[in-house]
Formats: sequence, structure tokens, C-alpha cells
Amino acid sequence: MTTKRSPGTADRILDVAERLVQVRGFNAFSYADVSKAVGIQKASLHHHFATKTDLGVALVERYRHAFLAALAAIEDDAGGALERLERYADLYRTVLRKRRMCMCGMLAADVATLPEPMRSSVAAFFAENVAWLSRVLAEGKKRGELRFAGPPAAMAGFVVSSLEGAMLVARGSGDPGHLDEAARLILSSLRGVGARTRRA
Amino acid sequence: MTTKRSPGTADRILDVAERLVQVRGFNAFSYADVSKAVGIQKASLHHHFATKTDLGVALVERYRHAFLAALAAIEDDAGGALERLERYADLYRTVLRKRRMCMCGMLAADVATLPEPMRSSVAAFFAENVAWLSRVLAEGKKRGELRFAGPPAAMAGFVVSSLEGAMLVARGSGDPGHLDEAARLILSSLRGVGARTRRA
DNA sequence: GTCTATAACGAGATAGAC
DNA sequence: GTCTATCTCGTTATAGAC
Repeated sequence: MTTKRSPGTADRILDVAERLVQVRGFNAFSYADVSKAVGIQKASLHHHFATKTDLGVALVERYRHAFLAALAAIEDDAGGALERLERYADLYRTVLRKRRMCMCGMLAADVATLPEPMRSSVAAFFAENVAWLSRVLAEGKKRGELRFAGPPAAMAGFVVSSLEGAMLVARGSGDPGHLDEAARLILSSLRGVGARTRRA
Repeated sequence: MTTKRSPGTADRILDVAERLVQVRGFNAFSYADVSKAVGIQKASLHHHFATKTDLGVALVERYRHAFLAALAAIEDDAGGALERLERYADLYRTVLRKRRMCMCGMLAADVATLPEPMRSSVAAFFAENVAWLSRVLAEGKKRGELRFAGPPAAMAGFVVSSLEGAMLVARGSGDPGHLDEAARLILSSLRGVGARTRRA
């Protein structure tokens, strides 16, 4: 077991900046905001992340890494495809419950204003999600646990789109229920025709 | 028939600002940007829209109005529910083709930073869309043209979410195909079990 | 690694002439 | 209704002491 130290300054900066991006967007937070929340002067932030672009790139890459780790954790617990999809949707629910948007969903909106290294990292996030879901969907179909038409990658893209959109609309309309509804409809559709709702 | 004059300055300002919001977001465009594109000094903009909040409110309300007009046009052409849903999806495709995000989808991302009058207008946009879709879905189901479980409003919310999310992910991943795929899957799901893809 | 101080620029907004 | 000029503030970023 690795020794766990209290988070260093760079990590605390990333934690604060991550929250700010997910709530406000990349163009609507400043070094001054981070400075206040971390309890360190603005100039000191530049020692850890020389430019806002550097900070942004580090944010997306850490987020991608953490998300991939969460997906790996779902696979380790070795349930069926339906359970994995439920837990995938739960990742989104957890974010929304914190009144945040998925960081890469947020950055997808900001994409026209992002520096190139951030853009390609955001694109990679979606590609990684689609790849993981494609595997889950393909396996679930093979085992007869899931039912859907067309290639797994197309359905995987739809799952990501729908969950991201449901978070977005949930925030825009002030009704978190949109995400629950989306997760419910996607799952019940994949369960096939004689679908029963899951137990409470 | 009403006489159609060339657009006044206020309208030209709104046209430019609308594009900027849909591409860059509300926090990532400035009066200077609008000034350049319209060919008028920054100070003159304040004559038409005293504050950026005023401009923002006017933008969302004009957008809502235009969207409602587009929905009314779809109803006037009196096709079936499936055709109406296809044309609804086309509204989104047209926006994405211009490399824009739905204005209210964009503002939903920015929502934490928006002045209150804009926030409630964004929420109203989604409510209007869900209301319109609910009617189309309910009628289509009644006529046996559509097949889906649960209340029409829930499915309507899912349709909006999925299309908004598909636009978002399409931009974030640089692949417009996400929107086509989402539209295709939603429509084929609503067509019911023995679905055939529509003709090319 | 953190600080104070400041540079250099762009933001939203106002005053007042024409 | 548009202009020039200006104000005030916030932004990212740097210099240099400790």
C-alpha cells in the first residue's frame, strides 16, 4: 500500500480550478478566484502553472486519467453489462449532484476559445468513453444481456451524448430529473423489449 | 403583407452577438468583438443595449421567439408525427452545420455566471421545447404512429437532452456525426420495434 | 515556494460633442 | 444615433525580494 501524503499545492490548485471550470466554464474563472480559494497569492500560482493554458491542459489530463480509473474500477467489480452501464450513469449523477457539469462537456461548449492542446485532450476524453462503452455494449449483446441494433460504437456515442446532454439540460432548466430520466430510458431501451424497471 | 425593411442597427447587433454566443459562449465575447463585426463604435452599442445583461436578455428572447416560430412552421406543414420529429432534428442539424451550438445549450453551460433574467429565459426555452414535443409525441402515439413507454413529457425531455448533448459532443470531439447518429437512434426507437431505416 | 509590486492589456460602461 | 475620449476594474503574466 502506497503512503498517502496530504495533497501538495499543485493538487490543491487543480482541485479548486477543476470545480471552477465545471461550475463556471474555462473562460469564467480567473487566477484571482483560485488564489482566494487556495489561500495563496496569484503570483504563486504561476510558479505551479506558468500560464492558464498549462493549467487547463493539466486539468483535462488529470480528469481523463481519473475517469479512466473510475471505468477500470467498474470493470474490476465484475458485474454484468447492465450493472456496468448503471454505474457508468452514476458517474454522471454524482457530478450533477455536486451542481457541476462534466468537465469535458463544459469544455466542449468552450471549445472555440480553447488552446489547441486542450481541444485534442477533450476530444480524446470522448473517444475513450466511447471505446469503453463500445466494449461493454458489445459484450453485453454477445451474452444476450443487451439488445440494440447497429454497431456498438454508434450506440456508445449515443449513450455519451444523451448523458452529457441530460446534464446540460438539467442545469439549464434547473431540473436534475432530466439526467435520471435519460439514464432510465437508455438503460430500459438496452434491456430490450420486455423490459422491467430496476428495483428500488 | 408587412413591408420588410433592411435590418436596423439593433437587429444587426443581435445577429452578430447571437453568432458569437453560439460559437464562443456568453463570457467569451465582448462589445469590442461586436463593434468590429457590425462596423460601429463600442459606445454606440450601449445606445441600443445599455448593458451586456440587456443584450443577453434580448438575445435569448429573440432566439426563443424564432424557435417557437420554427416549431409553428413545422405544424403548419401538417405531416405526421415522424415527419415533425425529423424536421425538429433538422433544426439542430442546421445549427451544427454552421459550426454553432444551440444558443440555449451554450447558455445552459454558462448558467452559473448568467444574470437571473437570462437564466429563467433559458429554462423557459427548454420548457417550451418539451411542451411542443410532448404534444407531437402524444398525438403520434394515439394515432399508432409512434411507440414508446411512459409519459410523453419524459420522452420529450429525453429527445431534447439527447439532441443538445449530441451537438455538444459533436463539437467537443470534432465529429458532427454524433448528431446524425442521435437523431437516427431516437427516431428509429420511436418508430417502434419493427423499425426500418428511412430512405436516402 | 511564496511574497509584494507592477506591467500590459481588455473588459463593461459613461460623458458629452456632433 | 454615432462619435471620441476616458474611467474603473479585472485579467494574465512578470520581476525581483525573501
